[in-house]
Amino acid sequence: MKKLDSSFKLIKEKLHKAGFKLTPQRELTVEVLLEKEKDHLSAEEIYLLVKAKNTGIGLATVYRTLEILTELQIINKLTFQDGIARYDLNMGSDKHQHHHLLCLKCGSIEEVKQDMLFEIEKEIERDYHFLVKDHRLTFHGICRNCAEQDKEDESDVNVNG
Amino acid sequence: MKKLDSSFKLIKEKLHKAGFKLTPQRELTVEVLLEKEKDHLSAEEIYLLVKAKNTGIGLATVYRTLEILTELQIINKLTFQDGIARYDLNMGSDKHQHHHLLCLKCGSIEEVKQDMLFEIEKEIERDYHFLVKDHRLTFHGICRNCAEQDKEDESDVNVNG
DNA sequence: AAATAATCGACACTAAGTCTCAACTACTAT
DNA sequence: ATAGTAGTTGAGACTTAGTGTCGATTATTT
Ligand SMILES: [Zn+2]
Ligand SMILES: [Zn+2]
Ligand SMILES: [Zn+2]
Ligand SMILES: [Zn+2]
Repeated sequence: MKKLDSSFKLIKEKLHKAGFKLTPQRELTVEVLLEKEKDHLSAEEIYLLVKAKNTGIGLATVYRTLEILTELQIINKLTFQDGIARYDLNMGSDKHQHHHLLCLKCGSIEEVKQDMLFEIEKEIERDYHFLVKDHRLTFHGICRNCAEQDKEDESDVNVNG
Repeated sequence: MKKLDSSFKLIKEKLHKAGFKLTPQRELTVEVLLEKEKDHLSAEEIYLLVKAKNTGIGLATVYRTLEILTELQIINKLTFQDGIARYDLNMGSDKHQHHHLLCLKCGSIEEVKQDMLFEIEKEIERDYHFLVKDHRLTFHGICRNCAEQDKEDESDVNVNG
């Protein structure tokens, strides 16, 4: 896995440059985050995945590591409506967080890679004198799968009723 | 206050139509929400404000009332990065939640009334087959006050150093 | 005014996240 | 390589937002 390796090295470098030690616990946490890049894991989930890898790790250590990685902008902390913090690798060189599609039926989280907020941010800075550093944009709605499921259920009702 | 009165009546009507009883606790909670329309109160804050009004109210009742009001789309539940739920009256006739400017320095929350996401939502529906029902958009950055404060501090340093 | 189904409030409980502190370890400099 | 040290770890106590329980209460209907 070429890409993961180079990301891994980059992250380790960032940690080192910021004066943090490269402990096995931190390496394993980053490893998990890289492996589950597509997911949006909670601290608890990361904790279990690291523990499953081989040795143990303390939950507090996971929280501390995630805090550091967030400070260094290696990951982004996201909070959807359930109030549980989830973490998202900040891979790309984009300075801004990508968007999310949160399905109200099944709870799935899909990513929207395009930013598309550039014009809006300019308006905000002009009209509100607010210096935008980042954003969080989540669309609430019905995902493709659930919409298709709904359609099936509907035709079932029509057939049977 | 004409506007508050008519909003109050509208909300009470909505509750009644949905089959909920109009208890004094619910009325007081709505009253507080209307009075603090500009704020983004947590359940705890609402609880204290209702209690301060006259009689007591249970915290659980506040949570239950807020849940009902959210279901009926009279209020919107918001979760910023601290993970605490905050509630926002859904006054206007806009079907979509307005946006927020969250200051990273002082924690203030400002509102952005314009929507501006119409085009983006159309793109999302087309490209991702995701049926958008609502959204949450928060810009993280530095508010006007804090930016001015920063400038002052900076010139102080220049003068003194 | 009585019947009743909804609602209330006190309090127990759950769970995400933080704090504490003694033990430990990655790095630095000899 | 070794020792010194500052940073880090993990267990568990703690905090706190939010939920669940249940007997007592009350808004509404008739
Ligand atoms: Zn879905
Ligand atoms: Zn994401
Ligand atoms: Zn500010
Ligand atoms: Zn608002």
